[in-house]
Amino acid sequence: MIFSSKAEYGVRLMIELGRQAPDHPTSLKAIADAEGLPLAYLEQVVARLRRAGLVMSARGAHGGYWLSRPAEEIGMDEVVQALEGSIAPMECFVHDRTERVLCSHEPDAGRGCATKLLWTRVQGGIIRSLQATTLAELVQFAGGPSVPVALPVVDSAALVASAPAQ
Amino acid sequence: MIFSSKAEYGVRLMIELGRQAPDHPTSLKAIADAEGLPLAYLEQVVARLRRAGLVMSARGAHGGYWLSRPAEEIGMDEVVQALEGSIAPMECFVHDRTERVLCSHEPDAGRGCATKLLWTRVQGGIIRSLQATTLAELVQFAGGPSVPVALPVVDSAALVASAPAQ
DNA sequence: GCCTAAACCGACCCCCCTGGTAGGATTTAC
DNA sequence: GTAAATCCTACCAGGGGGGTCGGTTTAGGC
Repeated sequence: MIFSSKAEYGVRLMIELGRQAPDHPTSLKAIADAEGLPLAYLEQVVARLRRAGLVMSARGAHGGYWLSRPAEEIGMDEVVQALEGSIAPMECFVHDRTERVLCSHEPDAGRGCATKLLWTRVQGGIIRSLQATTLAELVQFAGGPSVPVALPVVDSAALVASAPAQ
Repeated sequence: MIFSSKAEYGVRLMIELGRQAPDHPTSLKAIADAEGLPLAYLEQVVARLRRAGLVMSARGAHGGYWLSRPAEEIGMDEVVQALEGSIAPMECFVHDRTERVLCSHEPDAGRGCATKLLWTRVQGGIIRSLQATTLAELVQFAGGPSVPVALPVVDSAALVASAPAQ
């Protein structure tokens, strides 16, 4: 199995948020009920999305979560990366911020690390297919906005100002 | 981490076999020594490759393994699939031979399973990048065929060093 | 005909991570 | 002030990854 259930749950959570009007928060409980997922566990999942700046939250009664950007501007690579930590096909793909790649076995001077070539290609394939999919696409596929609650339509002008969201 | 170390070890093993002359078998021990991998574990790994028909073996003294096809004809998708069992991005991607996909959560009639769309794309991306790479390519990258192998000559000096074990 | 090198096989084992729970503290609308 | 919600930390059980061990067969070489 390539991705953990955190990714599955997190993506479903994002889709649910994408189906809601962007201006009023949706409680986790509503999502947990709708998707049949354990609430307490969802808390951990959504925390990652929040720390990554993909969703915003309001505490207190009638609080909840909403997308920090319109679904059209959210690439699934961001979502999965936030949920899974990093998208690395193999252990030795742990970067330390720089581009250095720590390879488990000896970096034999003479010959290159052939497996690295392979895993690099795989990683590229994964990331490209994730990038090519936006959250909006999945929301649409899932049946579009849940109810015509309010316009999911966001004026194009407002889009650019996506808050950096520490 | 997407692939287990079985994939890493198995690919390296295949590359080692690709570097050898195809007509005389290479012992696992030679590969284990060359790559610094545990022999007993490699046995399990190579068993998968054998069952998948990617390598052939000869038992007994001077036995060993060799590629059952030229490296140019071996796609890395076959190799990884043999080692990992199946290349499924998510739990619900367990086919039962037919094309039916068992999806963990309710197959809601109205709307499609949106995450399935995403994982299908990811799976496609992975498999395509694996298919696009042949074992021969990796062998070449690793420095081509190893030295015109100094025959399995009984070199007394070298042997003594590793002799007295157990 | 031994002896030894190898492939083969199956059982076992440890540790870490995933998946999930429990219980609380804090914030906010009414 | 109370209820609804986010937030946070600790904890835990199970399973699978990553091996190890011991033994059985097969085949060359002397």
